[in-house]
Amino acid sequence: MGKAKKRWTSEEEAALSAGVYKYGTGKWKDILNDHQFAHCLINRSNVDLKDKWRNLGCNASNSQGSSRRHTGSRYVFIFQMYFL
Amino acid sequence: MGKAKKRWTSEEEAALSAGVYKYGTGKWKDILNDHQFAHCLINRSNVDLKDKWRNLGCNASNSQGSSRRHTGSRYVFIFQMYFL
DNA sequence: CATTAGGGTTAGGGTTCG
DNA sequence: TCGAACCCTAACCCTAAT
Repeated sequence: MGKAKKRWTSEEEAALSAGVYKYGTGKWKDILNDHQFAHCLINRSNVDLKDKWRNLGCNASNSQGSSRRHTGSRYVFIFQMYFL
Repeated sequence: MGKAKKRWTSEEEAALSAGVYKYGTGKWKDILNDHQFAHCLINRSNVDLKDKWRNLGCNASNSQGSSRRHTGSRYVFIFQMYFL
C-alpha cells in the first residue's frame, strides 16, 4: 500500500516544464528547491518530477520512432509565463 | 545530466573483488592502476569502485536534502499541448 | 593537486491501482 | 486491461577532509 495516487494538474505540469526549461532535465531537486516552482510542486518529490517527465514523453529531441501514441485527436495549448 | 547508467558486469565485479582482496578496501586507485584489473575496469573511476563496493556489501541508509538558489530577470512563455 | 568517505540525487526497471 | 503514478535501489554526483 503506497501513497494514494494524485493526478498531476496542468499547473504542476507547466511548473515542471518551466523548471526543465530553466535547469535542464535531470535537475529535479534544483527545480523543487526553486521558489519559483516550489509552491506549485509542494506535494511532489524529485522522483515524482522525474517520473512525470518520463511519462509525459518529453524527451526534447526524440520525436520519431512512432513509440508515442495518443488516442485522442483534439488538443489544447496551455500557456504560462515564468521569470527566469 | 550525468553519465548514462552502465550496469556492472560480472567480470567487473570479479575484478573489483579481486582487487580488494589484493590491496584491501579504500585502495581504489591502486586497484585501477593494477594492470591485472585495469583492462576490465577501463570504464570505471576510483569513485565508481568505491560506490560499487559499498552497495555490494555493507548496506547503509540515507535521505536528506540540500538547497540551491537562483535569481534572474528574464522570462519565458511555457507552452504545453494536451491531447483530449 | 590527487584521492577517499560518506551523504545526497538521479535513472531506469518494476509495481500498483484507478 | 492499460497506463499514469508510485516504488526500489544501483549507479552516479558533490565535496569536506586529508
